[in-house]
Amino acid sequence: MDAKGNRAGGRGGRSGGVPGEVWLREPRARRDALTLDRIVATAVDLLDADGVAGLTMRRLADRLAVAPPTLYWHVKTKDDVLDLAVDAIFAEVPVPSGPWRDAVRELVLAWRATMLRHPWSPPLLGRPALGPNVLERTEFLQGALASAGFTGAHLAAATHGLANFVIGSALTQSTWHSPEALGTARAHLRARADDYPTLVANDHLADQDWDALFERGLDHFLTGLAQGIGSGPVSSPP
Amino acid sequence: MDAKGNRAGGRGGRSGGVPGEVWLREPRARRDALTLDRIVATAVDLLDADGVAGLTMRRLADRLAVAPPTLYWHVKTKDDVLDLAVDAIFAEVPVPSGPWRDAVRELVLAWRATMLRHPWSPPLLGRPALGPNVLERTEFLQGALASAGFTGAHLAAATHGLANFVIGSALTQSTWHSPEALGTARAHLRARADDYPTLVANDHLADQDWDALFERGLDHFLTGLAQGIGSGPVSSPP
DNA sequence: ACCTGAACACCGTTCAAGT
DNA sequence: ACCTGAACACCGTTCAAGT
Repeated sequence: MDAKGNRAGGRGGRSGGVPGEVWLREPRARRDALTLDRIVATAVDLLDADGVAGLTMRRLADRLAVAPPTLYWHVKTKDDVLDLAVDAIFAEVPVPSGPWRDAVRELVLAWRATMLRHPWSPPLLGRPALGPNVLERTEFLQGALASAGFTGAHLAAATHGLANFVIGSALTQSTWHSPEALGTARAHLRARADDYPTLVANDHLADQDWDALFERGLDHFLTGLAQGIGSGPVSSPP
Repeated sequence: MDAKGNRAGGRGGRSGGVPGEVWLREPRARRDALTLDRIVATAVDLLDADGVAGLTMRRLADRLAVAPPTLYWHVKTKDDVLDLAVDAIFAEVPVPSGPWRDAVRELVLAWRATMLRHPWSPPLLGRPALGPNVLERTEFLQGALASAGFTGAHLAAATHGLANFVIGSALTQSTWHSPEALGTARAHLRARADDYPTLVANDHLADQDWDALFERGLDHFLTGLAQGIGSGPVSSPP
């Protein structure tokens, strides 16, 4: 994969024979315009391939066949690129419909799946995420919970709680994505069975079914939530 | 705060008058030995002051009055320093005692408080955390849950679920720590009330009591958990 | 065993200059 | 309006060399 000189492939060389050929070419600006969308899409590719460490303004520019400073006309800083990349992948999360508990489950599961497809993303949620895709899904989540009867502080606790639960889950799971990391971690634990009897007895970092584990935890949470609807000091005043 | 030349303050200059003074000084190696502990403690200081971006091997070396390459005798890579720093702050989390639900609540709340005191830490949990302090607290958490009657997949779901919930919560809360970030975010939302009616109506990113919000969510989760003890396919076989 | 100077191969970003 | 070359002020890390 050559990163340079793929500028549309016709600028001089063997294509120069036809007279008047200029008019047959679209104007360059249309052909390979450097748009924000292209920048973000390429950034996501780079992140998927090599993680956060792999995204470099210089590498990004190279992949786009452009000089590094050019990026700064379209973007203010590298952090901008990261923020845009995060919002971009949220477009992959379908917004569901149906009864609240199913819809919430569906949204949350798809949300998690998307983050796991892009393992670089969970830590990046430690930055303000206010892109349209993120907000649209948050709006839906809170809307579903509100329609379920949550109000006030209960609603806020449910919304943030669910979001935090997915994010935290994706963060730790993406940590243990590689089997070898899990393997050495387990060995480390087993070698210290005296210090960590419970963890070892229950094979804490086993190569388990993380999906099922998450769904189980989610269901516990939803159950606790459903039980809390309408109770408490906020939504049921005297 | 001068970062250089604080090597014990007596090497030349006004202290050279006393004859035989060499013998009164402790050997240099004892006085300001560069230990792993000092490196990690200084790293935590740097992280607390300026965040992850503020921790640089060169700045760290400077603060320790040492040449940058020296650090690489004590540490293999910068990531080592980060991993050690994360484990170091977990020492601040007291390991509680008492009935399981209270103990779990206590641990989880202290855990969260510590992360919020060191806002750089939540994103770093996206790396394998196997230090003794982290493991000791995880062992305690799982032990408390096991003593409460959780077994098998329920136990794993409870342990990971709680950990993920705290981590996720600390991650997002540390994002919105600064009032100005919250302020502009709210303004951004309010300006788009048509797109995000629920979020705006419920003042999603209000400057709320995050502690109370977290405890509410935690209680929902614990309620859901307590209800799940002993049920399900794993812990109650036919 | 512990520490250093010099150097390598990178970074993000600015800025005057080009078209 | 959009792109570039050259440069600035940094990085993490290696390595031969010092004590």
